[in-house]
Amino acid sequence: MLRKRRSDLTGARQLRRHAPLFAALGDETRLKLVTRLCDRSPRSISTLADGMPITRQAITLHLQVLEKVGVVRGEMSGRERLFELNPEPLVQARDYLDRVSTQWDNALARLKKQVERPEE
Amino acid sequence: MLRKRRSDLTGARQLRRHAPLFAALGDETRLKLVTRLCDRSPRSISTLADGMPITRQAITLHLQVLEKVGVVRGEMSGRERLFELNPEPLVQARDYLDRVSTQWDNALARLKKQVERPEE
DNA sequence: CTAACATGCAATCATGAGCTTGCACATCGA
DNA sequence: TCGATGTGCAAGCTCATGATTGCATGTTAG
Repeated sequence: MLRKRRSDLTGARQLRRHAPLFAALGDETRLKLVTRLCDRSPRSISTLADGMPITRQAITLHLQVLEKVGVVRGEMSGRERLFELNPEPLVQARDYLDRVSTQWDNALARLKKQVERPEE
Repeated sequence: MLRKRRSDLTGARQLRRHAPLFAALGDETRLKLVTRLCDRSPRSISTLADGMPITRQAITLHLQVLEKVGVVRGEMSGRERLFELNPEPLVQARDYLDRVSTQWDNALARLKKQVERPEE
């Protein structure tokens, strides 16, 4: 039976891939922007900045951060720039966290087994 | 039929709860520490710092960040402080990302429905 | 007891993140 | 055409973060 390639969580490639994404999500303002775009209606920067306690330029910077990690995509439409969500990186992040939890659970299973049959 | 309480992703409480966690994970070093602790074997600070390109004190700071958001728990054992993983916050973060994706998918469904029956 | 080890605490430093203000430029609407 | 609107760019400011060094303290092993 072919063994599926082990998903190595500690691999440097994994870390370099996921850390920036988590960093991008690690800000209340940006997290709010993400959740605001969940309804699939693209919004302009000004619209997104509306109601926020900070400047439009600050929002622009936050959107750039989100765009850099692919969570958000912006496209010019006339004089305004419409941003829409791209959930794919979020799904990848979710899967990553899932694998960590799974590894945690598997470790428990191995531990139990070892306790039952210590000589193995 | 009773409607389950809507999970409001944009709620300020949600953001304040999850943003610090994502921020804590948004660092390669800290992410590495988390994955190293996945095998359920508690490790001391020096052990965790071993092989890392930075100082032990720096590792201590990173562990404090992780401990603050509950991903990691440290307990003194003799002269060394053993850290172990606590996957619960990670699971919550995973669920949060899951809800975002779900909301994205639901929005598509609603959109389709609206196209089919625009008068509703 | 004593030397090696593990950690904690404090001072310090560099860098980057997050915001702001000010201005220039393009675009839409009346 | 002209004013209002939506953006972009750049300079600058403040403060938190990440990291270091140096030293003090507690603990273990021999």
